[in-house]
Amino acid sequence: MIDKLIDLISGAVKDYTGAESVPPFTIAVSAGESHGDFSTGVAFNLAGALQQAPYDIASEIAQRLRPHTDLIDRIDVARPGHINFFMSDAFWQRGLRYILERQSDYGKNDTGRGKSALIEFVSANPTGPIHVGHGRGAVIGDVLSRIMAASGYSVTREYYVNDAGNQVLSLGYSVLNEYYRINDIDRTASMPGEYQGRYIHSISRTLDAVLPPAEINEENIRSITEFSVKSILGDERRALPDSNIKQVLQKFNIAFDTWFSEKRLYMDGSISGVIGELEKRRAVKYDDGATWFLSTLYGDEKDRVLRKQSGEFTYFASDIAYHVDKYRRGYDVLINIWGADHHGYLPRLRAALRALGYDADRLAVMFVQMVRLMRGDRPVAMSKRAGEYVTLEELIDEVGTDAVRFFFLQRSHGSQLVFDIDLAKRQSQENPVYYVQYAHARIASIFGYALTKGWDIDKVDLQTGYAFHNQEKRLLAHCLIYPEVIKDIVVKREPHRLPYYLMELVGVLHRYYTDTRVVGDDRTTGQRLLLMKMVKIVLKNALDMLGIGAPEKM
RNA sequence: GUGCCUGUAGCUCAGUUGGAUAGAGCAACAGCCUUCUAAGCUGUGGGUCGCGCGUUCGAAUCGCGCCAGGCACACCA
Repeated sequence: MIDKLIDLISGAVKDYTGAESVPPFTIAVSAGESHGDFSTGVAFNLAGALQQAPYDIASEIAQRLRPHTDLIDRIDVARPGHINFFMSDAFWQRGLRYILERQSDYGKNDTGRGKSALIEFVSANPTGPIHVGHGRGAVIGDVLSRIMAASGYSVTREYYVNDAGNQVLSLGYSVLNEYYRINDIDRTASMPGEYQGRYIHSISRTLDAVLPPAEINEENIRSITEFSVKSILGDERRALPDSNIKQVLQKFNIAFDTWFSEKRLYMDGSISGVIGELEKRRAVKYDDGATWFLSTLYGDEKDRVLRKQSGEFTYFASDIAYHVDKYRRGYDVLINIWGADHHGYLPRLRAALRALGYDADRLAVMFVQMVRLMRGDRPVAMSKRAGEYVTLEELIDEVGTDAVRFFFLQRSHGSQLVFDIDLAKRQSQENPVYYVQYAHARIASIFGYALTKGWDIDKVDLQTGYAFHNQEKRLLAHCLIYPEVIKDIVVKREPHRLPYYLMELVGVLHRYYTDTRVVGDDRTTGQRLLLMKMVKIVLKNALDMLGIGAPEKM
């Protein structure tokens, strides 16, 4: 419906400018009644190019819109150049019907039709439980995936498993040493292992599931390491009950399509392959017994090691191979969601991709800023090595999946966020998410009551000739703008806009509920029930996008 | 030192391809349930949009310079 309005405006703009294309502009629900139902600032966007006052441009556009008035009652031009639309009852009727007919499809669009997208997120090292910071990236990636899928993209959600290299080896040693300790075996492995915590203890206690006690020693460190990784990921049958990653993500309402193993890149020769390719392209040097990528030739500030003196590949080398693999799989859109602490890493990855002849601009990286955990006034020390940190699982067990997701989504990913655990726990019943969910439950409750009065929401028909009052137009306007919000989130890659949209919509709903009786007067009950149904559809669809429940009862 | 992110109400944060009186939640205060869920609604107080200069008809938004906080600057991942 709003796209009709957008088309009308675009037509009028073309009519006036004589140009083929129209600069991007937005339609917004107006700030107040005097500003009409919807507004656009398209004249401001044109002012620069046309070298005219926005107000004059707006007037010209409005003139050319006036003939198309079956959907619009009145068009106002307001200084300094806003165009305000007062919509007709016919528009509202058609809008209501439009949403009711589409139901769970309402809000979907086809801007990504025919395009595929790979979204890589979380990718936490399988050396310990995932923590709160991972949770933030997890929700942002998940919601972006949902919204892009609803926009027609064929979306693949991928988790890159760093199951190779020194850190997982260190995990294996940590487990082995713990095994020695709890069994009073007087041996020390050649490496101490840097991980501690309850989960190390738990894994060591189940080691005998893979190896007979006599073989639990350093000679089998590879098996021990592999078992430890599987336990943490959740791939082992006897996976940790208290911290396996897949289980926690499931609890957090997040699912992945693919789990990409770094180890695989070692096994199948991909890493040597890309290094060979870089050599061919003369982007490699040998120095100090190591193999270097000449990344300075491609915009990085210093050259980077691909293969260490020891003969091992660096993480960077395998990561190049991983991203080459992504490109070869042929996605139209590649999105990585990384912790902000990795931002300095991007230039070298882009350099490598460019050196290999790939279009590095096709890879978009969203940097999610840190979560600072507080307990009241006290910052919570986050020491992964010491095993002293709040896991994502602990947080969602105490605060609830819906609330944690909503809280993480309310902030733009570029801002650090302070998460006060005490506050989140204490306010678990007054969290903003309940404000939104309550609206959904309230509407469900109205329908229940209506049924007792003989109104079955599934059997109410749309009437023509019902004149919506102002608050109802506000409800309609907010519901009708929803598809634009979804499109906007995809374009800007800013999922946090959706919670804000919901807060606004729900505010209008709660006020309407307080002021207007839905079930009562025979002349109005039917239409008002349909309005409630419309809002419920939008709430449900938007909450689905957020991966948050839409309860019928609270 | 260099690069990236951030600085908006007491707190946590929206708002930045420049535009209508700068917003929300929480916290504070005062009201609203014989009527569809009060997890709600209404009202009040609360702001030098870090500071300065500049560009502009117009700046929280753009440019430059400061100040403050976070993160990153490995043959770790």
